Amino acid sequence: MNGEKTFLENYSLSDYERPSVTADIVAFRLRTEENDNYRRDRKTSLSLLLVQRGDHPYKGCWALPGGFLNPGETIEECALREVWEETAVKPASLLSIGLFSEPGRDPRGWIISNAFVSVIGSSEVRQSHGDDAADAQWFDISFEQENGEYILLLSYREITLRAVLAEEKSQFGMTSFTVKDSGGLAFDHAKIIARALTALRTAAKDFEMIFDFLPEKFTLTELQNVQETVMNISVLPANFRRKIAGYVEETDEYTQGAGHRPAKLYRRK
Amino acid sequence: MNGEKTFLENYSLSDYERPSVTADIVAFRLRTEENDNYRRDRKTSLSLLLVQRGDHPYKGCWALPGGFLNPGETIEECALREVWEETAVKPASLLSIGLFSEPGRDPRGWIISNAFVSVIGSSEVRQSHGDDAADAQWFDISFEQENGEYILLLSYREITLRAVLAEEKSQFGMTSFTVKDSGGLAFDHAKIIARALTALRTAAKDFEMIFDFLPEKFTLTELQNVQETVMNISVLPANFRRKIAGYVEETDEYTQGAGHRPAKLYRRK
DNA sequence: CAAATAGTGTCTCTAAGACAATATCAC
DNA sequence: GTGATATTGTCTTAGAGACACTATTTG
Repeated sequence: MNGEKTFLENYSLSDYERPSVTADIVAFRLRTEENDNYRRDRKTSLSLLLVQRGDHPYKGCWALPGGFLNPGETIEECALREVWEETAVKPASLLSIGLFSEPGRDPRGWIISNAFVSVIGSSEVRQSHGDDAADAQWFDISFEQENGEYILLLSYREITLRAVLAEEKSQFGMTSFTVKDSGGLAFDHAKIIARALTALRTAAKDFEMIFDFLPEKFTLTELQNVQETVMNISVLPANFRRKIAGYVEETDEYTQGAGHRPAKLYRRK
Repeated sequence: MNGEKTFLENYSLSDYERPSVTADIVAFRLRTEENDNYRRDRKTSLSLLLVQRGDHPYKGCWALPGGFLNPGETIEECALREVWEETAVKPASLLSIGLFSEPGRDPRGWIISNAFVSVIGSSEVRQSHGDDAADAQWFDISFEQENGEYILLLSYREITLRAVLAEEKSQFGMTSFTVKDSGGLAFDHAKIIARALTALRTAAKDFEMIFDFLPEKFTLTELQNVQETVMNISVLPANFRRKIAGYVEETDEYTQGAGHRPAKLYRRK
């Protein structure tokens, strides 16, 4: 139709002011703790990737990795690209946790951000990849309710960030928080991390995303440990195995030389 | 700190190309069907608000209501404003169903859209409010799986739109679809509607959002009917009442003059 | 055998689904 | 009483949680 062609040729979006759009990444990973007794299973803790800002604003503060959306890519592609630049890993799955668009959230101007949860397999991480990752570090994370408030603790060596939040509203696994104390985190990233963690825990309850923490083949005890670490709970092995049975399939391989009974390796179904 | 002040004064985002950002609304409502027997309960059907486009592109096609994000407002405020402009209703709740950013989704240029599910109470709708609503109509909606494909049917009087989609991936209640046939719907709106409906049905399963279809006080049968209509299922009254008990509280009022036993009115807890 | 993890059997309790029965209004 | 919806009782079954027990490896 000629009318449409003419219309589009003369159409201009330039009259409207437009925001910059970014994708921010909340990348989770399991960290394996040291162990003196080789026969005993190693404990794990949940960690999260932060980068130290080299420029204003929030110079020197720790922030979530992220970057601007480019023309010709989807926001998911942008997020994948950012994860790749920071960790050299192509994550198995990305979970969008919403668009953060509060005016004034970024002192540089009108910048809105779609945040994503990303899970990085323990075995896949290579430290300090490329330029971007120079100041990137995995922080141990703890997030617990304490008489009405939520305390978010992030620690890496001697550095400890402590943010305080309050629950605003919750629908499904998506909970909104308000930040009472950012604890030194840049922008509104404390709020984003809090929502990301609740979303991850909700997902883990139904065995979503927990497989992405592990290699292709794993033992059921390893898988159970992932769920327990992520959700900060403890479940009985017999019950876990019953519930997970429908989501995994056996291989004919076993673990070896662990100093105790070998475990059958499973694969995601 | 002076360095930061200087930095921000000289900072410019103008080097980067920026997208226009919109909020699109998938507004649901229950439509009450006609009835000859006043003693029999009226059946309801799920309907969805579409507006007929007056301009290119997709001139004459039906589309979701939506509008551009303005500086100084959040995307949620933008969505609320759009719902208000179309229906003169302030919805009780908005559910974000993600950012749609596929390049080329809008022939006018780089336009990305955060879509929201909105529920409009049956009693609250006032037809043709303001200028925007001149071409707005509530379409009856049906969405069912048919040998591997999903058929989305939208009908208003003699108009019927029939879109065909395929499931791409699903995590939680958030399912992505690909559009095989848009059925005459504008832009990627068939895809947005499909995701919105699966999100609404997932929500309704846990009694989320179903209260918003009804006035403040309602009977349990009315509430059950909402869930059944939205999810296109049928449940036994005894079982529904047991499950809903924790989410509602009694009032001391009853329905009157319905031609049968009065029902106690309840309120959301 | 000791230490450690791997894996199974089963009891109890709760919640969901199916179905039957009773209650109360307008006419 | 008839026709309609409102409301409750209970049987059965599936699943979650708790707990006790057995199995297999290395040193």
